[in-house]
Amino acid sequence: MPVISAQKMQDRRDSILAAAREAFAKGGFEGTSIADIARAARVSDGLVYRYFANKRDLLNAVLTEFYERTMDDLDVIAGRDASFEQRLHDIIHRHIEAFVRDADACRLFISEVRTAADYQGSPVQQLNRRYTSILVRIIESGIASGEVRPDIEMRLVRDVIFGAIEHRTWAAVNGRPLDIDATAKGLVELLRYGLMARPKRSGR
Amino acid sequence: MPVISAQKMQDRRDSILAAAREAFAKGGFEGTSIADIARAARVSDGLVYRYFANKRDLLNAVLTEFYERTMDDLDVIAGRDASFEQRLHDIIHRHIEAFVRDADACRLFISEVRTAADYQGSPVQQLNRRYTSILVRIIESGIASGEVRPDIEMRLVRDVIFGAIEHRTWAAVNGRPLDIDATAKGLVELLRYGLMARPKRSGR
Amino acid sequence: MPVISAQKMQDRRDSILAAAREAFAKGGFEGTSIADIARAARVSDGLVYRYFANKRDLLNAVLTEFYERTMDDLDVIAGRDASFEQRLHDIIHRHIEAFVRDADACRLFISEVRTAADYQGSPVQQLNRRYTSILVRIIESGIASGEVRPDIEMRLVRDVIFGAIEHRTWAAVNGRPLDIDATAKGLVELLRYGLMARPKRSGR
Amino acid sequence: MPVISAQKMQDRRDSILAAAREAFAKGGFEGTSIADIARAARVSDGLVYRYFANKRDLLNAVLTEFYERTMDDLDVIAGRDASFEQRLHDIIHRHIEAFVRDADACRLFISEVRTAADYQGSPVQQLNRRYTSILVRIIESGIASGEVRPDIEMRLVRDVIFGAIEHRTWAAVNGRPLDIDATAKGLVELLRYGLMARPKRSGR
DNA sequence: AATGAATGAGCCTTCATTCAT
DNA sequence: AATGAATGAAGGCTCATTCAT
Repeated sequence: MPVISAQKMQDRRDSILAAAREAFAKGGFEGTSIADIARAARVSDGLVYRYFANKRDLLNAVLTEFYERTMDDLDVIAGRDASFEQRLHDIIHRHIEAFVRDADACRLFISEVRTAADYQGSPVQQLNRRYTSILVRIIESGIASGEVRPDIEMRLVRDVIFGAIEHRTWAAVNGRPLDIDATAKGLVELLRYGLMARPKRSGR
Repeated sequence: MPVISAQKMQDRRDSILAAAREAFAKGGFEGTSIADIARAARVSDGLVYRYFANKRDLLNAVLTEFYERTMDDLDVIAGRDASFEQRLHDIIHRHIEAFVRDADACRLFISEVRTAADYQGSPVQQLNRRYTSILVRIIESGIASGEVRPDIEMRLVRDVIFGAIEHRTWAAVNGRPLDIDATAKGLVELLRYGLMARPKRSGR
Repeated sequence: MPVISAQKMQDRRDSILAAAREAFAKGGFEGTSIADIARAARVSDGLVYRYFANKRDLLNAVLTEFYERTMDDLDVIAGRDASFEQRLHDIIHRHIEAFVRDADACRLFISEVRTAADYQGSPVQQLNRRYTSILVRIIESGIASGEVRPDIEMRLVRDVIFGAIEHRTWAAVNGRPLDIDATAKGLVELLRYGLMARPKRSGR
Repeated sequence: MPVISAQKMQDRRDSILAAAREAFAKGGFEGTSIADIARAARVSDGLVYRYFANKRDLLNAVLTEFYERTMDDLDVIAGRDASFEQRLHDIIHRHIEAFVRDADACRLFISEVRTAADYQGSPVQQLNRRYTSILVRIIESGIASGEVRPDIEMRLVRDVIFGAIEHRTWAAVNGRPLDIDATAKGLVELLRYGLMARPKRSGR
């Protein structure tokens, strides 16, 4: 005989999580107090600790939720039966969308988590790795199908794409909106030649 | 009537700045106390406030110093009389070098400043803009010389390059060292075709 | 209309009391939370407050229960038809036993209650007084029978005996076990001459 | 060039220490907040931490100061050239005095420290051991001079004396004053026969 | 009757900043 | 000019107690 319904508990948790996401995004991890979050969630300070072990745990929950929410779509795209270039475009498009939609969580991840001393080997890094590995999978299948140069350096490509999107979106976050379609296309356009398999190359 | 010489004052300032750079880099902005910095600089807490208005100002000074130190070389490179591709390579190479050498300051910038609510329009953003504009200048001259597609989207290229380097270097910071030469070459290789001016393009 | 039987209520109360005794003994009063006790008693936090007014009240109940449990035996001993020395020995022996058996409650009493600002005049003090008065009664009967000096200072004797046992047992609590028989005998041996009625005393 | 004189710093430290002693004695360790102490010492909360590492450290300082203040006299007494009984009386007398004078510290020691889980092996226990060892030394010299039974159990005697004094004084703390002279004499009187070396003993 | 979610006061501790020395 | 003692405002977190369910 639970005192409140499971639904209500979930709602509470969600509202705290949402408040935390926004507050963290606005003020950073250190710059946000539990009191801030509690106030935004219209909840007492103490209650936050009934749902999350501590402030750090709350941050991790925010990021985990973000990754899980985003990852499903990406898996679908990667598995589609389409040309390499098409899938590359789609995944970039989807990734930008995610960044734009969840600009808060992205900013949070970039500024607070990846920086943390204990990021290496953390569960959040696992999620990030799984996230980026989807792109790697697409490139690998492009190599297999002969569409992509086999000597391409995978990690460089990964960093180019994610780094570019991060920078792009970042600027957009603080100002005029980003044209997702144009950006996705432009990025593919910029990279396709460099990725393409080609007969020979006259050294530079 | 300065009781200590201007030189001595400058030295004081420098040693505080250096201590701050290292301390911030190691512990982040919030994780570093003025007392930490003062101790490292072998100076009293109070004296820090004679040279810097407050903690935030000290952080800005650290980053300004970093930018200024790095910028000079870049200007030289951009002004060189060499092919577009050569200069693109050189500037990327130089930028990676800066990131690797001053990984601390870079990390600081990424995690603490760009995030700040007041980053937009801040002097630090001015510096960052000036920094990236050097790359833009090179591309523009490439367009002028016919080496680069005139319809290239400048900001996208900028974000691709800086974003990629940031990601690349970041990973390197926490692990195995980065091969600067290989990374610079790989990046140029990946982008050159996308940048190159070419007669026509068969739509995708 | 009691929805649960009186027996069941008593059981509930007892299990909470037992859980409290153990928890308090292990962690002290301040170091133990109601939640700890409730968990150990397999009961909800709120229910504790149906049986005890508050945390302090629960502590008092723990100590009251301890005193009542121990006191009966002592009354029996004090009433026995035996020599003064025999009864003195027996009551000391029994007291040490109680301390050893209920080391937890003793420690609790010593460290948490006697200290309390409101100890003077509290019900717990009444119990303690009744407890020690049993010893006083034995000594008085010793005086009456001529076995004990009539000018003995009662309270001093009381404090010597209880203080000694407390110290002895305390050390034993944190280390090697206490030899109850030897300690009881040793204590009687040490005190009997001082207590004994004797013809005269050559001033010191 | 210290900002304030060493004397003034010492005074500050002393006033915080004194405030802590009183506050702890009145309310116990857990029952006293740093804010309470700071207020009593007419000092800011933060300053307490400039003089003491943390709350526990402050408690230890209170007790250490008490022991050191008391110990010197005892050493002198133990070393005097007097009869065993005289020295026993003197040390008991002195010990009671200390308890009466520093009732606060004593109560504190009894209720908060000896109880602590980490008491065994702590510096405070060392002090306590040194304290009680003075009595042991006196007894040993009594044995050596033939004044005390050689088969006496040292630790029992120690616990009898200290336990008795503790109990005695405790009662006095919360009520009518204690007659130190009478108590010391009474205690010696009570124990002297049990301690005395004697030719033979008619078994009980 | 029983639960445990919710509250909110309170605690220890840190630290940017000020200012008497 | 330089020091570092002093301040006091937070902040993360715990927990006794209440009360809707």
